[in-house]
Amino acid sequence: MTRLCGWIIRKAKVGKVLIVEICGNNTKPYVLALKEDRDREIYGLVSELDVGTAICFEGELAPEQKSKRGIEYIARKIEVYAKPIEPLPVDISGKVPALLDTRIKYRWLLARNPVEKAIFRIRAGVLKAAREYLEKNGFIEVQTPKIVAAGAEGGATLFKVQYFEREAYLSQSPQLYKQMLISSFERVYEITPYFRAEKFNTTRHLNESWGIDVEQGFISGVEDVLQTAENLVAYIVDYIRTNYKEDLEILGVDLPKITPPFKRLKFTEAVDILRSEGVEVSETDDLSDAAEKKLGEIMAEKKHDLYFIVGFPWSSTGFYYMREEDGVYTRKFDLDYKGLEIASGGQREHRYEKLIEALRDKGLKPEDFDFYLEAFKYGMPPHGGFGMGVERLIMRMLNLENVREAIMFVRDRSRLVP
RNA sequence: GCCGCCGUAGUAUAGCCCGGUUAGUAUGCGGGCCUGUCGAGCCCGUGACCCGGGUUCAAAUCCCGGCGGCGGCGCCA
Repeated sequence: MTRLCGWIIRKAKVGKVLIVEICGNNTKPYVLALKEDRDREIYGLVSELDVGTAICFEGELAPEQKSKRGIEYIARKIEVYAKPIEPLPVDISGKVPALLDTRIKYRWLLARNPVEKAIFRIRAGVLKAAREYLEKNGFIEVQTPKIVAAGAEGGATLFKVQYFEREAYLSQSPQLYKQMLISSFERVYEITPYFRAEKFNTTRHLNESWGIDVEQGFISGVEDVLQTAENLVAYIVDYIRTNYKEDLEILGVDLPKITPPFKRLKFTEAVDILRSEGVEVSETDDLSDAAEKKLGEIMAEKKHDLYFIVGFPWSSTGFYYMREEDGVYTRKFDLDYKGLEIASGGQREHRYEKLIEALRDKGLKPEDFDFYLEAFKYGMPPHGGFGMGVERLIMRMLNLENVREAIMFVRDRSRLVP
């Protein structure tokens, strides 16, 4: 006898049989096939219940498994916990499509549907796999502040918050903090939200998103970081492939195995490739989204779903990336998955004097970064790392059309509730 | 910040261009039928034109404003 709980997601009466599907945390629903003469009491009770009712039942696996959608049980006892006050505002069974806006509004409810739930089960699996891989490889999980004094990384626009009598910001990236920790930990990682105040309105941006942020010290070059990034992604994909087969099946996703090493494409090569395809690209700026997308198509033809773009020009990066001797290129890289940037990182400048120089070259005031620079005075080893966008990774793994589908509660240009 | 598209029952849509019947369909919901359905099926019922103003004999339809949504560019991960 097991006790199983969930919500009625579907009820069908066919002839003398009442078929009820109940879905809890599981992928496949529990199915009860009730007959009036056989299960009189339970049949009477359940036939009065609406879709949406929260119930538990005690029972055992049915000897006959006729359902194509779920696992059949013989129920001995039913406990009713809550009935819906009104019919559900969205179709949980997946029969009637809802617009993205409606789906986002009722995501927490829609997740009763195994298809919708699969995305979030897999999301949990992605983070679990990431932790597992990183722990196995000697990374220690850390937490850095989300309320910060300055943006530091430049670029992205920040959300202001009132911090008592001072002005503060929501952290756009743990970048500088995790680097500081390389003065006392060999390897760290953090699973963290990123807050970005840009007013974007695209299928691939969120104002609150999550990242897997990694930083490792004592590296011999950027190659060490590239390997961590590609092995991490490969581990995650493999983990999902083996542990979430049913969820992938329900989503209709064919997630191919990924084998490192990924192609390393030099930034200059990417520029050449794009130009030979007639795409206008600058040699000194980061690639535009359109160029990245086009490059993704070109790489897909060569069977590269995932590839690094390495050696970005100094003119396009943050001050903290290590510059090559030529002073023009850096050890910054992007990791692209089917034409979408899912991670970005590189080797950092760990030499104090060079960092001061870099700040000045970028037109920044070294004194504004005192708290950060301090960390580079007392034996900072060569190090590097990256930040990987969780929603973007999931979006690409599951072929979701909009990044908003990869997160339960969306924070974007117009959404602050739920 | 710029540009484009869209707002019709709980949900998803047709009708809008070219103003004029009872605003159609699917699904949901209520009811009936049905040999365990797999987005079951059949029958009956229920329920909607985002808000404000304007044009007109007449506005879901045309015009203006507002609010809301979707997407692209810029910027950004």
